Amino acid sequence: MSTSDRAYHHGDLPAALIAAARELLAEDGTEALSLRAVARRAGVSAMAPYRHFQDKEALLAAVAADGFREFAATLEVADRSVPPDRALLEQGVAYVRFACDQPALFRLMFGPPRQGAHPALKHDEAQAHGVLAARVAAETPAPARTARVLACWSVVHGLASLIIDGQIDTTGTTPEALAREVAAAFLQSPQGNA
Amino acid sequence: MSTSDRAYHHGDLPAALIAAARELLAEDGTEALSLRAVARRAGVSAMAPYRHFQDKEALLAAVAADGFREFAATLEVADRSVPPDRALLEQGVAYVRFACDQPALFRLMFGPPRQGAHPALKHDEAQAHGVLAARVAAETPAPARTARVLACWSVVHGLASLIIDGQIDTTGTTPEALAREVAAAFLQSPQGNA
DNA sequence: TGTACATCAGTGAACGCGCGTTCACTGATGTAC
DNA sequence: TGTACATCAGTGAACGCGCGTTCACTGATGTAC
Repeated sequence: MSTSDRAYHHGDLPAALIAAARELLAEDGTEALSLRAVARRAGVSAMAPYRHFQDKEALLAAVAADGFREFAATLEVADRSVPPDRALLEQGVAYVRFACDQPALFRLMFGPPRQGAHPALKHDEAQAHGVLAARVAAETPAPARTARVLACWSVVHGLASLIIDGQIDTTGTTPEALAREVAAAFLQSPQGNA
Repeated sequence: MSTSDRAYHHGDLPAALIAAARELLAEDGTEALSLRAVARRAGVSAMAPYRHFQDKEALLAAVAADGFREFAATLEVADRSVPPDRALLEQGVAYVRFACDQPALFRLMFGPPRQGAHPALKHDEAQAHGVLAARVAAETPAPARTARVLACWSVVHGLASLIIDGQIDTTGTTPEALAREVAAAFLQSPQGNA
């Protein structure tokens, strides 16, 4: 049994709790995400999480931060997977796909502001946002930049939200196809073609 | 005491409950919206709502439906308040303003799909959506219509969501100003100018 | 017009539940000598 | 290398809470004769 196998009592309970929380989110949605349920899923007593997180809010913030890190990586991979002139479209598609693949996690990440205002979470949020913003900025002249970053972000975020909240009938199509359609319609603007 | 004053025991408890629920939403957010709290606020026993709603879910659906009716009316007023060529922009601004004025109600309306799938709610949702869709359709040629409706809806919905969820720094500006900026950037597309 | 009865809106006590969190603890791991 | 001790991760029982919902009821309103 090497040290990397199971180092201390549990090994890495914080990471195990975050993983357990994400499993619960994927299986049962945001409502099912109680501290006790997370502990149960991690195979640990209800009190164990308090060794590593101040309270429930802190654990949720850590889960959201974890989500944002994965989200940023996903956007970056999408950005680099195509030539620069198609990178923005591809990021948009990846944005929507991420939300549709993990709707409960996406809701937790972007849901009503957490009162804790965890600084680490803020940082990871900004990182993810930055990936999208950097690509938009690279192809938009300075004066229109801010508005265009916001517009691009809004359109993909809105589409993702509408789909996962059941506002759009997706029978006969896929989130990805919808995202390509909408993004294509959207990107036919003067700045987009620059 | 005329009949319109207080007709029966309460008069119109269903309406009073919906009003109470909306007060709670406005004051304390979605989390505070329990059946008991609504009954309390309406000055009635915890059991009284069950005379008029099958369960909590049904009450929430009625609140959401009420919200959608008001939302549709708001969009319609905005649409008619300006010449047709500016109506879409104005609807977009109204959309974002509605969300920012009543974030918790907006979240309830557009939140994760309710399992009840109340038919009345579906109808009111469709009505509101229809107001926006009709305006977009009126100024978009048929082939691009569907994608453009979706794109317009997504951009305002996304902006509204990002603002109320604290993702956008609004210091030194207002939701309305942001909406005008973003909508203006967005509407500079070939179809938008048609 | 007055009385007996049916209807039905709202009551009040009680249930079982899962929650977040407290407390004092146990027992495994690491460290000093 | 072996022992005594400090550290600290995780335990387990218990708390108080508000929740959604049940049940049997009360009492006000409307209706038939």
